[in-house]
Amino acid sequence: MLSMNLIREKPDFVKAGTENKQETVDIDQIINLDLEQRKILTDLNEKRALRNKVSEEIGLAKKSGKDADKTIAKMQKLSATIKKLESELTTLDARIESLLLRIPNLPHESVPIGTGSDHNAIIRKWGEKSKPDLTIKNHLEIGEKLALFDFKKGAAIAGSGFPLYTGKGAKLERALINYMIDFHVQNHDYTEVFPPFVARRDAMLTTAQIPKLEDDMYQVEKDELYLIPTAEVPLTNIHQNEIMTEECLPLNYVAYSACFRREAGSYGKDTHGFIRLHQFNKVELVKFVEPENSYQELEELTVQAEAILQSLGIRYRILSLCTGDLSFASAKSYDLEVWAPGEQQWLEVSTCSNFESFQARRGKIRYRKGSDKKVEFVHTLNGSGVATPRLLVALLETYQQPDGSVILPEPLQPYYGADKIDL
RNA sequence: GGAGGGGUGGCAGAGCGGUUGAAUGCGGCGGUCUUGAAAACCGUUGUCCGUUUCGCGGACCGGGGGUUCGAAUCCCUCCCCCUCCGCCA
Repeated sequence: MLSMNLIREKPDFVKAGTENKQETVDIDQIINLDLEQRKILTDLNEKRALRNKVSEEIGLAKKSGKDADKTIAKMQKLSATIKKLESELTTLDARIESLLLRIPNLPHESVPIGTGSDHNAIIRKWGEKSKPDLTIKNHLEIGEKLALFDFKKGAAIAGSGFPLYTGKGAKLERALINYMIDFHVQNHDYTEVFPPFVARRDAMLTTAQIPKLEDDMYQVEKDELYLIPTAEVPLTNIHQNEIMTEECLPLNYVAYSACFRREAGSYGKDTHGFIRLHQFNKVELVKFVEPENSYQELEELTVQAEAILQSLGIRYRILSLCTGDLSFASAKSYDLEVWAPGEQQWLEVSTCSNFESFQARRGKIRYRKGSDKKVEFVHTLNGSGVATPRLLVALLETYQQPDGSVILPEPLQPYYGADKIDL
């Protein structure tokens, strides 16, 4: 959410930013509603001030045994007017709020301007390009031979997009999750948490899954809960409605969660195997930081997510997302894409984002700053560290051997309990 | 699922229709005292909003609604926490 002040003072700046994000928002409508809202509020405040004053007088009069019936009759009229104004104000506030929730965060000045993924900027690459090899297999062929997963059975249980990991595949998945959590806790000063996998509407509003992405989520209607599409939701909401002290920042959390996404409208688009799923596993990093540090923290967060890939020897590249490809809530994001030699394509395994105060404002996540202890919104950031399915694709395809086995990178071996996945 | 008890400022904890935005204690900040510190004492200390911005006013005591001239206080509803019973990995 943007501050109403910013919209009031720099409407053209806000318009330009939302347009660059390929969102259409009626800023003028909000400004008009805001003007109307303040007019009513001023009027209402004056009437309430009068009521407060007279009510006090009535109290005093009654105490001293005087008759106040006439004054009370007058106040009944005023009270009715106040009630009417209050209800108008409530309606207006709700309309403004609902419009504000639909304004995207504005892109940071360093974000490349563009309309879609073609305009993303490649920031850096890591790892060696492998030699062209006609015998190279994709992850489905490798996995089938090693019996790592069974998509047919998964589909029979829950539908397509819900994978069943079997035997060594299940163990490898577990190994990856444990390895990544330990990695971030040991090397990057994160606090581990294990969050709920469902969340309330309010929590989804904080992180901005609602209203824009509501249809992308699974909903448990009976209990008014949503299945989380990412651990970002519970992690960010750990501090909702809080005023923290300056000393406790920055706060870093790491968590594993299953992630659930309906992926409505994306059928048929890169959906085979592990490329796009309705349920997948992810290790997520979330930071709460002071505003002046947030862009430096974004760089660090990205480096921390990269470190996982380097430690596993997976080739990757980093993109700075252009304005049009940035998510609704993000001011700046880096995508980490791993190279899958079997698929012959780059696969996104992480997006590291700075949301500035956008989520903090929605979730009222604040802190007391400086010597005057002024209350300010924190900046929130998050990034995957990383999602397992596409990492698994890259891992299997990168480390496949001619005999069909897969050698595991060294750091993963103790977690898996062997140095290779054998037939 | 059934029966009770609660949700008040950074924390603890009073208030249960009329100078109560809220006693008191702890914590925080400023000061006195001290070589310095502690102790003691004095002062100060919530958030948000409007405005004619060294000022004035309004809202907020879990969320929402209602009663009333007036609500932290009464009523309704939702959420959360605790205790007991039941069920359960």
